[in-house]
Amino acid sequence: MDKTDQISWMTVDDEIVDIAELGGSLGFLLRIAQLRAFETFFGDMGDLQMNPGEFTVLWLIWRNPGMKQGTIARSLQIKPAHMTKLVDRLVKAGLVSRTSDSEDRRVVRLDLSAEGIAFVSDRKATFLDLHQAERATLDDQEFSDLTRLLKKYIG
Amino acid sequence: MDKTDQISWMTVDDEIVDIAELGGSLGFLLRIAQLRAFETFFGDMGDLQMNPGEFTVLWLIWRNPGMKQGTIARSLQIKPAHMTKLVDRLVKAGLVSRTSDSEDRRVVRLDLSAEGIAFVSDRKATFLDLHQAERATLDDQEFSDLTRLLKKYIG
DNA sequence: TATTGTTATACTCTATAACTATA
DNA sequence: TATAGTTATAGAGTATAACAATA
Repeated sequence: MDKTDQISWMTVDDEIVDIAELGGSLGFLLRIAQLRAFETFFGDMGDLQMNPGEFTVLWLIWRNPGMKQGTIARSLQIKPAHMTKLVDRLVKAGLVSRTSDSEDRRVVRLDLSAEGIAFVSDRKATFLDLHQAERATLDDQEFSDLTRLLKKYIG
Repeated sequence: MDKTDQISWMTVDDEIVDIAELGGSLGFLLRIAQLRAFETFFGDMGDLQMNPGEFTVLWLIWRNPGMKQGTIARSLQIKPAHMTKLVDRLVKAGLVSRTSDSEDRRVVRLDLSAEGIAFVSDRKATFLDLHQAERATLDDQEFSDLTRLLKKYIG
């Protein structure tokens, strides 16, 4: 990669911070980019009383009714212990129900309650608009390239 | 963006999870990408006894000796309360020293100790190699495009 | 024996507010 | 009054291990 297209400093308030090779660090850029995406999420969906992780779990249950708790967790790389507490909160909020699988009674299956379905349906448009808001600084081609490259990186 | 280049499902173990519009969500892709970058960091730098955030702070102090604690914190979007504890750990590890500014005694300036300089210098090559490892699934042009687009998105 | 999910513990990160010492 | 940093508290994310129920 050409050195010249690396950021090598940032301006913070009136001070110049030399970040040197950090500007070519994917980890660093991804962290800052994710903070930006979180700001956009809370800007648009701030009235949810819900964080992006919880909303994403709700979204996946909506799209995959009766999916195993463990499968949802692995698809989002959420650890089992954390998933238990996250689902506890969604159940407590009346949005999700747990059912133990009749064939394999170790398995917990997740579904949205009527309130959960209404909750996601009501916010679907805002959530999709959010994806437009995420693109504020990018044109269509750039956004398409960025998501394509991220998917390739993720593998 | 063309619908056809969105991911709409993932395979987790042997199950297919429909993620639908989530495949076009920058927030979702950034989260997964950052987890991937963390894995690479700990794969290469796992012997550090240090997380990416701490190493990044160390790196910035190395590049900006005597920088104000608050400026480093703001440049990485670390909150003051968290920064205090993070720097506490680095000081306790003998890598960083705090000095109060002689002109404005509210200000804390940060420097690396001799051990801190040795620590970063010894790991510089590994850290830069890490940036190569981050590119495993991308060719040079793709990596260059990805970092450029992330920078543009970050603004 | 291995797997699914829960419980428990500990530490980090985040968010907020109150506090100190300076300016 | 405002600012730089600290302390305190609480919630959320992460990591690990031990555990119960089931396969």
